[in-house]
Amino acid sequence: MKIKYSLLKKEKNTDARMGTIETNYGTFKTPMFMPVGTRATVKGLSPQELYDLNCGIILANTYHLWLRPGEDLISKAGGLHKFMNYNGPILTDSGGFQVFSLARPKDITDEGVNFKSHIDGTKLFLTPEKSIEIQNKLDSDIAMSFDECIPYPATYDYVKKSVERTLKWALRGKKVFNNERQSLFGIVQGGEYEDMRKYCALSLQKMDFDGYAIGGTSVGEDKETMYKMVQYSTKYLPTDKVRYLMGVGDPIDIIEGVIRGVDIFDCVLPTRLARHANAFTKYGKINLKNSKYKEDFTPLEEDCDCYACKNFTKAYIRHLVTLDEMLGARLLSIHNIRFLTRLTEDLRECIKNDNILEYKEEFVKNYYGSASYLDKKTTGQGD
RNA sequence: GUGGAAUUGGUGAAGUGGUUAACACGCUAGAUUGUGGCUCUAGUAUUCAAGGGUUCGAUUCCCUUAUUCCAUC
Repeated sequence: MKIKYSLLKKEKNTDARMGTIETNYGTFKTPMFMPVGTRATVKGLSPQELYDLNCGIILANTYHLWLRPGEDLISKAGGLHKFMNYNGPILTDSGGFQVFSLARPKDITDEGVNFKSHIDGTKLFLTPEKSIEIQNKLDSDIAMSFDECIPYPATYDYVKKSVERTLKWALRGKKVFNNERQSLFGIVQGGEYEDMRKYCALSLQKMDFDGYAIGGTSVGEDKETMYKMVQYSTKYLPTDKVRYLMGVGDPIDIIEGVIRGVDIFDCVLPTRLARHANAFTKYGKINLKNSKYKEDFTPLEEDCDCYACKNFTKAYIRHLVTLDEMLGARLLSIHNIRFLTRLTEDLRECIKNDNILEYKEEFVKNYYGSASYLDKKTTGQGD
């Protein structure tokens, strides 16, 4: 069956909303954070550990699995769920973002994208049809349309041309889409221009997708611009379908996204930060390599319920990360993902209680101190 | 006891009679947003064992002391 989104409640003062998504592999609540498992594994974590994090759904990547081990092998294994023995919902990204980071503008044509494999330099050609075909075989619960992620800044003319292309690609993908158990999302592009976001969102709706994503954010714009892009997109999306903000996972960005009506998020940040010895905390990001934690025998966060916080001290985790021991990255991944899923749990509670703005204010005060965050730039390089 | 060699940062070390002492590791910080998994960026010896001398100028030459290593009785 296709996924089914149910809107349960809207927050009084903002566009925030809570709901549920039913899938063939269980139902989960939204807003939700989705960890990234590019190569059919959330780096370092077992399926059981993922269930324990209460993350609801995970993301895997079409581009990477296409190259290795290949969609046919995964299909032979019985699909992505069986292959990786993960019995929760899985969303697959289309490869559009990889193209964004691997291809040059001149390699993108209306037909598809020419680019070189990041593994061995082999010339590759990816089209909307191919992306969907691969995703159909991977048999994820949600497949994404193949889109063009627009760089920032981009001229209005380029954005207009690119949005037209993304729309054509969305339609072409939808035409060849062939998997009863799978849902397909369209992706709203349009850069920072409201009329483009609107045009893209409305055009996609005419094609009638099972859900809608917001793409092209977190590509080098400042946070204020990013929030506008989100606003300009959710504003024109239907309330009875899921909204997914792609690639966003900075805690404050999740809060701002939820306030603008986003339901799900994905991001490599919690796991990448973990591999680089960083942990999210209520009082901001900390670097466990810092010498000040050498003799700190308290958990990462006193009130966190994750396996890392319940069992280990900062001093021990610092010891692990300074020696590059695998367990260090694992424990920090567990904590960081749990930090974000706890954040979404808090946000769902706020939506119930209509106090999300107060929550945000308190969060910002703790996380950033008195510093403002609106002028912070996103990094803008994709991988 | 005698003869020889050496002594450069936390470590391994390069180097030169003349402005800021190479490089590597370590260490100290920072970065990281639809993941190219151990990455990237920056900082880290006002000083060359200690003292004295030669010289316009010495970490580089000379002397003394200390320490280490090798050979020999």
